[in-house]
Amino acid sequence: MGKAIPTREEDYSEWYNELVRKADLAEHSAVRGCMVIKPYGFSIWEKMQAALDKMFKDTGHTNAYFPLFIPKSYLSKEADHVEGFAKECAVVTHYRLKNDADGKGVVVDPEAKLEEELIVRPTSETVIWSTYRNWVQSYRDLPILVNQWANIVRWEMRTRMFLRTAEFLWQEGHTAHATKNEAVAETRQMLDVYADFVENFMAVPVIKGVKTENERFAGAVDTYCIEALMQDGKALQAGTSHFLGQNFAKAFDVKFSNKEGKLDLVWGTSWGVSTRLMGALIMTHSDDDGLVLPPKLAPIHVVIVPIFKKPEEFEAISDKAEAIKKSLSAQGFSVKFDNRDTHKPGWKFAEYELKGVPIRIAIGPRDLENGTVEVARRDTKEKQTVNLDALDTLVPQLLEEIQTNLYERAKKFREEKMTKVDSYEQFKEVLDGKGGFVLAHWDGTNETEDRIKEETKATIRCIPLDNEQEEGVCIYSGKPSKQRVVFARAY
RNA sequence: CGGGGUGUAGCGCAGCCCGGUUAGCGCACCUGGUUUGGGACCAGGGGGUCGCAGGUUCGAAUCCUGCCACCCCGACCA
Repeated sequence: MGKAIPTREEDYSEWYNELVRKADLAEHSAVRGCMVIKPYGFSIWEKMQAALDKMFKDTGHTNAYFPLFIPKSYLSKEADHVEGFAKECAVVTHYRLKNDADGKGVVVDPEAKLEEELIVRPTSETVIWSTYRNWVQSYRDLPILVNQWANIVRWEMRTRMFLRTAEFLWQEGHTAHATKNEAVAETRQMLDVYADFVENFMAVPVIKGVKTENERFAGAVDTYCIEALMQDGKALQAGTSHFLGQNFAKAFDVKFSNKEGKLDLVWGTSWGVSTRLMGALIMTHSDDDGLVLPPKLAPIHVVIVPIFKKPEEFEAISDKAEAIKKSLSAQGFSVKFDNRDTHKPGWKFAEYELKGVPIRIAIGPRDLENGTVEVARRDTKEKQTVNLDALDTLVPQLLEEIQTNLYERAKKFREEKMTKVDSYEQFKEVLDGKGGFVLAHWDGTNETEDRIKEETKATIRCIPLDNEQEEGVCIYSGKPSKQRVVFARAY
């Protein structure tokens, strides 16, 4: 965008909004708290969906679809769950409109009040477990390994494109198992799938960990998560995987006969990632010139921009460009030849940089003469002039390099923003200064966590899996602690 | 729901304090021409219920009252 990434928090927000709009990803809708995902933005989401969906299927899951509406009574069956979501539910109370008697347009027909209100799903555990009750009788019916791609509604007070909108798109997996071990293994497996996707496709490094009781999903026994660090120093929860224990089985009476012929409650998991990942992608890799997309998720891998004066030149360039496009497409790459004569080359360069296209190939009269092209990579902005026939090997190699470089760059940034602190003073100083993840000892109590949150706005993002054990004292209470946990201010 | 801010052409804004021709600028758009290796230039042109409603006034984008919408910061959350 030609505008430096701001360091002040408010400015970063505005910069982010502008980028989302200018890169043609999404825009605010006139509908309260909602967002319109534009075709270019959606095509990135589709790439994410495709990759994730394949990973789910490779781990034995299948897709299904459950209702958008949840009868109010379902939601209240699991006590913690309803408490966690009650404050942000959209509720359907009527099913009909009518013309106003005073001619003031259309009004809700009071006659058409629903017997039982319907909740627009904020998540689907309740509808799904009420369905699973009918699906499970015997251990032979287990496990159920189902995923659904859906939209959900959470009536958040304050919204932010991709990170928190009233309606958003996501994927939610809901599985049912005969044993605790199997369910825990599933929970951990899906966390690994998420980490794998986010790191290898999105090129965003994450910390895998488990949430504290305070931050746990409403109704879960354990919530595992992946936490990423954004370039403004704030943390973003990129995905969660919950071990539900037998909580939902109990609430919805989902029992099965085990091999010994005894009735037992089913063990459950649920896991999800959302269009929030788009926000993570944007806030991890973007630079002063706009979006930077990792090749594995870029809707367009290579854009070819012709530079010409005369029609004959355009003809000759077109031939070359089409040949390149054909050859690279055959390798499975998505190539766009922007042959519009309504925009000048410089304009196109800026445009595709803004949209994050990983590789740009420019062909002009000079190249026609020399049999060369100019290849520019988006991540480093480096340009090189190469022979035409080198492209078939150079492009795949470059795309791989960009993918790796983006990950390494983000990881280096994150490492620099991980700080071990041993006093509360230092803790606050780091939060207000360089930001990022702060590793500190914590006494393990909710009270301490709450107080720290209240005083500093920092929360415990997670307790990392395979965390190093280390004797120490809580930075807040001074009580003994056996390990450091990850604190940060978060989105 | 609290605090701050903004609503004027598709986008970004000036004008408002101190009321007064026909409401202006940049980008974008249309026409013609010259251009094309990093967001071209010249000339001409089109596009406005000044967020909405009411009030004050001979006269309101400008002053007053009420309402609405959006943005940013908090509380809530993925």
